[in-house]
Amino acid sequence: MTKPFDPASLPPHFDAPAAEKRWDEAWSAAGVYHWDETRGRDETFVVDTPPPTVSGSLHMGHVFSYTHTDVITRQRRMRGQNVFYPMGWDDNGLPTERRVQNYFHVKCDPALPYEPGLTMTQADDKKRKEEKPRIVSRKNFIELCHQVTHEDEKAFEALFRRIGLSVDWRQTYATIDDRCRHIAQLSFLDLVDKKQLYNIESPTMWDVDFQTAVAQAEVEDRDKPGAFHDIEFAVEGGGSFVIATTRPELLPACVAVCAHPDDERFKSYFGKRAITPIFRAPVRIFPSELADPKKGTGILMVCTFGDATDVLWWRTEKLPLRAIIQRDGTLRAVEFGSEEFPSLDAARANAAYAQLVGKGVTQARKLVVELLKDAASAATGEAHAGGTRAPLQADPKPIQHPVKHYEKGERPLELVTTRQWFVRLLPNAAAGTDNQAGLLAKGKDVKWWPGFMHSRFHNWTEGLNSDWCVSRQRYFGVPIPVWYPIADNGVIDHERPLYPSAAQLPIDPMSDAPPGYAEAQRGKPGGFTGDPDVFDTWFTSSLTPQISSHWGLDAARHAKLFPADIRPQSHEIIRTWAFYTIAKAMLHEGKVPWHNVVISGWILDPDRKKMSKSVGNVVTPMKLLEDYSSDGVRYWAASARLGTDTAFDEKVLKVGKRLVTKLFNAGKYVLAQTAEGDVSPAAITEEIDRAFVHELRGLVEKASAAFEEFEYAQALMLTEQFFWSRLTDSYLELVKIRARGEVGDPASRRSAVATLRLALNVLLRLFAPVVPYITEEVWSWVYAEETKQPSIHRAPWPTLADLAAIPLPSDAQSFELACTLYTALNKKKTESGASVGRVVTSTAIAASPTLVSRIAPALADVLAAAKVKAHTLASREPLADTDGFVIDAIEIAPKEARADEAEAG
RNA sequence: GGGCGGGUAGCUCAGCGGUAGAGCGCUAGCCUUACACGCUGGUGGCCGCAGGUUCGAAUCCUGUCCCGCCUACCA
Repeated sequence: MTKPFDPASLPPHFDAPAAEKRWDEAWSAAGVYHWDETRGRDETFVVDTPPPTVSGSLHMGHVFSYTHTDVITRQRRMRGQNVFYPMGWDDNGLPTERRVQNYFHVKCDPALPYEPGLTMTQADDKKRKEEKPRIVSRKNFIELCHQVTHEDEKAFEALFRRIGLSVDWRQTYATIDDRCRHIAQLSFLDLVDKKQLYNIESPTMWDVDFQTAVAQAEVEDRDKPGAFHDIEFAVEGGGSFVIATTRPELLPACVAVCAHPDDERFKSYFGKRAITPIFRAPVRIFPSELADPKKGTGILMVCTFGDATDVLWWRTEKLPLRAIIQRDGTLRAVEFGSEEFPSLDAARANAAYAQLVGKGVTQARKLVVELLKDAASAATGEAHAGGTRAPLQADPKPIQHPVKHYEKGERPLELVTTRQWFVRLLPNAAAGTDNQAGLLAKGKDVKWWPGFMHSRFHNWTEGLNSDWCVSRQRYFGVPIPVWYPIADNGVIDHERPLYPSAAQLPIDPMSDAPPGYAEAQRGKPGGFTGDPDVFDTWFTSSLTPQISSHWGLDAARHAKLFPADIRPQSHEIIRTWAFYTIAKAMLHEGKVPWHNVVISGWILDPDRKKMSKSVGNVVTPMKLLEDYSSDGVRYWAASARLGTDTAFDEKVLKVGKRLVTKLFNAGKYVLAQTAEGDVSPAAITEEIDRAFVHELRGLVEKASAAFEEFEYAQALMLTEQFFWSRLTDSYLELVKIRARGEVGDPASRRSAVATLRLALNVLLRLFAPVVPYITEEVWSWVYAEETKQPSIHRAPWPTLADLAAIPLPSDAQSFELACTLYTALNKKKTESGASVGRVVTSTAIAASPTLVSRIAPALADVLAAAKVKAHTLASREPLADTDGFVIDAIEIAPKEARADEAEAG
């Protein structure tokens, strides 16, 4: 059945914004993108969508990578797979915390009890300036976070809908919502059960501004100016040496001195004690292979703690602990002459240290350097080299060196001793685990697209140097579900934590009481105290596959959705999001979380810098969506291969917009062609039509194969080339006249119309994953009813079976030959200064004998398209097939007056 | 320092063992009853550099130089 179609009923131009709104509503109403929970796992395609951070705005980088996912997903849906495509919002963590504090002018104190029914409104500048922030409980704070993020989520959803993401909007989550908190806390309990989690008081990388522990994955090196300070120490019993340090302020925390065991300069000192300048603390001098004789002066001071090696030596050499840097980055008060801080001259040491107490690192460094310039600060008062001159040997020598920073922080990280929870990652003989090896293996079980991205994961995993610190001293996050008993003497017993049962989750240990205790016992001897910390946001984010599958809540659903099929993400978070997600899936169930990771590249600005908010070079999507339409923007995104960084280029958006217009016009034209009788594929009888369909077969095969490898960009390029140059520029032009019935018989007219309709039908479906709006629009004119597929996005992806009914052409090149001759005629016309629309009164064509015979079936179409009234076609022996057609002569008719012009004239 | 990716037409990018490609740009012409967001032509590159393998190399190997990213490096 052919549906009647009146092209005059269409607007002259495609109104993209209106269509976008209309189709989004229609798709929602029809549930086109709904996951069918009744279908089995083997028919289902599960996406583990990246939950964007909602306390920010979306930029073209987001549109770019989310479109990649959507294109892949739409093609799978058309292939008949039951697509599960959820959306999450990452509202958990510092960015939201800061935003909410500012928005309402509040501060969180987790020790406060919950105030039911507390409501707040947005604060104004006056309030922020003049009033102190309102202090609220953590539970209230989380409620406020929900309030703000809810608004952000609505804006994000609107944009994601606008760009046509085929998300099942019933499947959404926010990383702080009840279900996510439940699953994150369940993850914790499960890891405790599996002995993969432990808490310990130890030196941990610490951000002194945010006052929280951070994990290895959140640390980045920044090149900062520093300086070597050469400082003379004395050796007990005589002698001295000079150490080099960039951190003289840690001198009071010095616990030992160390040099390479083979270093002749210091060999005789091993086993003796050194005496520090200023504080005159006696410290061990020990040998270690880790000391590099070529670095600095070859001998160094060990402090608790200056760097990771200090921690190592502290452990292996069982050195004393003399911590001086506090959580806020200032130096704490200590008493020299005590057991903890020995000194041969406690009075002098305490007098010096008194100046440092409460100072920050930078200030303390300046003060210590001043003290070191004073001869009176020398390590001993005795008359030997170490006791008669200033300890600082020369002016500090400036250097540039890498300094570890929290990725979101300003000041260098410090190693501060605190109690934290860790997930085991490193091999641990005592625990009998080697998760690092397991992770390396799981990284190979996952397919990485493009494949080289696996090495990012592998390198990172091989370079692990610490277990995963998962506790954070923040407020807006998932609470660590733990309480600690308080002994009768008031001491908190961290060794015997109290855990909730899974049935109680989610809980907040700061407002809920542990099993077997009453709330009144909180903070009392014999009672309990709640752990005030929250999880690293990655602890929750690493569970997105399980959050979607309702792990621990719905076993049947989990079985249908876990592991997922694809994880789309960008490459800079391989070490965090991909890594931790693989870790969690492995530790919980021994599985991979997904079978494929598809990595999008970055959008770079014209200077090839990464587009990011902090750099301030972001392009916001809304204007571009309005100017180029959603399909146009999607075209731009889908033109970039996976894993490839791409410079933002508005030219490509223009091309996308043009394609949309072309599809609209070509669709309108093709569907306006009519013929008497059957115009189904069975009517395709002409040689040239069959040859054209045969080329279409090649396209379907290649585009489908490309999608198998997630090479949507390749599929798009091939489809676009075929559509534009094969269909609209060539085939359409060649058969126009026949389709109008001006040449040939009714059967040949039917054949042309049937071919046009079939080709458009197939091409629309090949384009549908990339440009969902225009393809749906054109599909709706005729095909929706004809095929009983109301939405093209549920229509089957084209296969060779669609074209199987059409016999092969007798010569696969028939169509190509027709194009060759048509082009030759056009070229001759153009060279003669005439437009291709002009009538050719006569022309003389020559070609090889084989070409002359092979062109026969297409000749009528070509001559009609080129408007040739009379021609000769000569076989010419010397010409080869590769010479094509030679136009010996052409005579062009005078320009005709158009009928309407003639009338007007 | 280690690893990965890239260096192809003025620009943005395909191609990755068989005679250099696309779009944009530039240029000469065209209102050709779907489309001027269009059509027909043309212009333009010793495929970073140097070796090697091969009948044949942008395409494989080795070295080298640029660019980017990941990672390491607080004495």
